[in-house]
Amino acid sequence: MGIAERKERDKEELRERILVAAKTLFLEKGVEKTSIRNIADLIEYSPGSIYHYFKDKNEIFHALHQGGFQQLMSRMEVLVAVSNPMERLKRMGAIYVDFALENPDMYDLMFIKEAPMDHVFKSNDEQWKEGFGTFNFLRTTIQECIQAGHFRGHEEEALSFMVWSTVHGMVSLRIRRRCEVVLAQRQDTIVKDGLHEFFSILDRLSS
Amino acid sequence: MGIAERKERDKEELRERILVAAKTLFLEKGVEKTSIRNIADLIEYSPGSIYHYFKDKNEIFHALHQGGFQQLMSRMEVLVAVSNPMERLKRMGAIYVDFALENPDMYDLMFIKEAPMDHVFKSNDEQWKEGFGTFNFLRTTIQECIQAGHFRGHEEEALSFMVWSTVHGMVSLRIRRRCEVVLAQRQDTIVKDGLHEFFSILDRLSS
DNA sequence: TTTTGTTTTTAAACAGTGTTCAATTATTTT
DNA sequence: AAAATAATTGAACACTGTTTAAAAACAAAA
Repeated sequence: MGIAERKERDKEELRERILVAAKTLFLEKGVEKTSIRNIADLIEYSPGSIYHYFKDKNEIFHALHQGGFQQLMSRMEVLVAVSNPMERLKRMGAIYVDFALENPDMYDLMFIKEAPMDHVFKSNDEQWKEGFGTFNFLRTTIQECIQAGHFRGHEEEALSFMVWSTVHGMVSLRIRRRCEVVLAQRQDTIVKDGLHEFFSILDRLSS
Repeated sequence: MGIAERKERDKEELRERILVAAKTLFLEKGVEKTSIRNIADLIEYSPGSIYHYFKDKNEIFHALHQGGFQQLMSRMEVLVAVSNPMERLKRMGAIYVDFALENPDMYDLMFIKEAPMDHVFKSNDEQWKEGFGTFNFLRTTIQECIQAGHFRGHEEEALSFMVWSTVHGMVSLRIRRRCEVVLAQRQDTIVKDGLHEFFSILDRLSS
């Protein structure tokens, strides 16, 4: 019965087209300012038909949300080759910041937007574990740093959170345009500069 | 002509009532989910009349935004009595975090929401300098720390940004509900724990 | 090939949104 | 009391997310 399969593929294809259109508009105008009608217009279907493929607007957001974590995780994969945990930690920070600055709207979707966090946790979905995955990777790395004698006197969980917060803080202040308070001539590089300040602090803590 | 003055006062009073109603609803349901009609209902006026006192919804947001900075600044005032700059820096962090956790929605309004940043900067208003004021205060404190021999090898502007980012990152991850990835039993205290990790890092950098 | 059954798609409707504006009401000045 | 000014209203406009009954499209069965 190849027909059923073809229909399945067709359906999957339209679903994908909706997702692509939604992503385009979300990243262009933001989630709130993108309407179902906008998405429907772009793929040349009626607004109602979108509800055949997604329960509601949140489910579309959710699907894209997952895609973002997969992207970030795939960037992190090169780190398995870095055996020195301190080196790995710093490279992780650099990858994280690069990802955020290169995909600000996707980062916004993943870590700043408030929209459907309920939904994300209620649906015990497999993919969201990718979200946990990223933090677990950070925790494990810091664990290894501690085992290697770094961060003496510090505690794994809280330190991991603080490290994450530092990079998240920098990129999210940039993305949400709060960097206007720093010196005008420094605004373009302040995130990278801040990251290097952080790195040199980490280096000092190695001993 | 006491009448003109009384009219002015009346007008100012209704303006204030709109602001109070808007704040109540914004902090209760969020900015997006609060409608002009909701605000009008609460003060028992028609929706249209609100536009006699504010250009649009953003201008209401903006007015509240300013109020938030004044609040935060007034909390910071006690710090002028702290002469040791390192001590002052840490206390600043604690005040900042406390303010954010006690007024999460106002903090959200001030530092996370994207809404009307254009407006904030275009209108070269006096009050927004309070926003600069907070960061200037941080910069000055770190300047003093450096002059006192701390943070050797670090650079004022970038370090200030990084310090701000760390506290902002922690509270904004909490406010936007991204702390679910940390250990369940730690979630309630993770921000304060993270802050103390940060403090002990700062202490180490004192030498 | 025609009929049946299922899936996909649509247009219209509902209740909500921010905002504008002509008309009404209230208040002050002449 | 009449005129002028200011404040307030309610209806309207063009949107929004979502639901739903009807229509169209299409595969399988007769």
